[in-house]
Amino acid sequence: MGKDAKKTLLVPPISKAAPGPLYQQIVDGIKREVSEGRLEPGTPLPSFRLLAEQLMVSLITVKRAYAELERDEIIFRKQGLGTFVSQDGVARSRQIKREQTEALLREALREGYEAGMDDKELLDMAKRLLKEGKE
Amino acid sequence: MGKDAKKTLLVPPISKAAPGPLYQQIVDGIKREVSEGRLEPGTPLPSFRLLAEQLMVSLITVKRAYAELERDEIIFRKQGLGTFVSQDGVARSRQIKREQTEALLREALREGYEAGMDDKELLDMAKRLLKEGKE
Amino acid sequence: MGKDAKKTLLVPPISKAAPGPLYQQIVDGIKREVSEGRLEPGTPLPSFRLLAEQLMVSLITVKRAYAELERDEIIFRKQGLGTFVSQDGVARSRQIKREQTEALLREALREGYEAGMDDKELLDMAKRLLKEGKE
Amino acid sequence: MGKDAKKTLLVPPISKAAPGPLYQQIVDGIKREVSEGRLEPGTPLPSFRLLAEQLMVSLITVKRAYAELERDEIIFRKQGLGTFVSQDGVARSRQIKREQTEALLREALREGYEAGMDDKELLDMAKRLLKEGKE
DNA sequence: GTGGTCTAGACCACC
DNA sequence: GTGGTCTAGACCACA
Repeated sequence: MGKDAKKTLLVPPISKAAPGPLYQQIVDGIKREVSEGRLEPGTPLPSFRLLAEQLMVSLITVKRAYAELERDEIIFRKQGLGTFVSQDGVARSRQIKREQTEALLREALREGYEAGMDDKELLDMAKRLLKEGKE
Repeated sequence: MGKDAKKTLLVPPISKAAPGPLYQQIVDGIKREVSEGRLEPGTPLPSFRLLAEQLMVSLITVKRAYAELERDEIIFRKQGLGTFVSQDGVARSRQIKREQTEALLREALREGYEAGMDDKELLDMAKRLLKEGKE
Repeated sequence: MGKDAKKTLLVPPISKAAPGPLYQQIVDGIKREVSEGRLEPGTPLPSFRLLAEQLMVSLITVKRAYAELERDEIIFRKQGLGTFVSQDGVARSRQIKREQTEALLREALREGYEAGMDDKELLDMAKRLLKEGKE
Repeated sequence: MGKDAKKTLLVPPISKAAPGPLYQQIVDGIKREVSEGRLEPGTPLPSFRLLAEQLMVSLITVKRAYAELERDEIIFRKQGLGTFVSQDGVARSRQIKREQTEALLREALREGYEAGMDDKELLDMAKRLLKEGKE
């Protein structure tokens, strides 16, 4: 088995053309995997080197992403063993996402008011987007 | 009455401590003024030099902000005459804000789903925020 | 009869919101009037002051426009008498416009080539625009 | 081989003597390269610093040109990575050129009418210029 | 190394 | 006086 054998990706792919820093895309991708239960507590994450190779990014970029996830206590590192999803990683990532949801919603509604929309229009737009997202 | 008497600001103040580029704050502030009808079509905006002095930022920063507003066709500039709110500036700024509202809402709802929230929870959160905003 | 009585405008109106320098708009407007025969050779043009008042622009702006027209020999000034359309003003203004037509056409065709259009497409576009202009 | 060896220019040269802003020449040059397929989507453009050195203009001037190209979505910039031709950059630049063609054509025909030319004369002039361009 | 923002000034065209 | 272009530099975030 050669060094370029196909491997299952434990984290979502990223795009260099996408807006925003690469490390943020990695952070968001892992948070999403954890939050939606595809990465369970205790699961080991790929090593810096492996992930950097899979995503075709610099090692330092992966390090920065893992550092941010560790800061948010979604993952933890055990010296010499590797990196793992923390016990309450699911809860924490969901909580962070919930707070983010509220912040974005607040911002969206403020913009809507400034665009001259009223409460009903805003709620209708939200309902429409919810329905669209289902299709 | 001294030379540093209070003058009416035609644009909102900005904060160097706030996150995000200074020029963006100027852009957003003027868009808001136009969108909410406090700056009507044809109204002259303060010159680069005057606004830079009032906001205590570099002339260049104001230039950049005005350039972005002109690109969005919210204002137009005439050499030797000054800068003015364009004829359909209100409509354009409202349209831009409306699109921004939809984009933010979409992003918020996606985050909410990823946090495990269902449609009802999301709409309830939106309703709560709308009520809070009124107080 | 008061000083603000209605007068027939001998030159087309201008717009401060239109792109390009004000003096250029005046120049173009008068060239068009002469070229199309509405201002005949020998006709006196309004004085600086009168035209400046009618167009609501600075006197210096009108002076500059007249200077450019005189340079092109479309009008001539007689000390103490006023400004008049020159004898061969029609021919000259038509010639200038004809040269301008060729220059613009050349530029348009070059852009079209760079956009990947071929000769037929370009001629078809020209024919379409000619027909549209008639309606 | 010295340090000032010839390098292949990825963008067309500019001229300080030419009319119009320098940054516009850079913009037009790159748009042309993209439109005609010499710069393909995904291709990295030279960095600000390199291009400024090659063209012998200020770094700021190149920045401004790139900013305008990004606004037209012909290129995109990623911090730390560089500047690239966007995925639909070819289509966008062609579309922009096509619109420019129509605008110039419209203006040319209007000038022609004002010069007293009829449809046939205008089309003949266009055909003549097309033939000349071929030689 | 890359791009992103901000600053300080020059000179010119236009009104 | 106005805006339009060009220059010269600083400091920061990202890879």
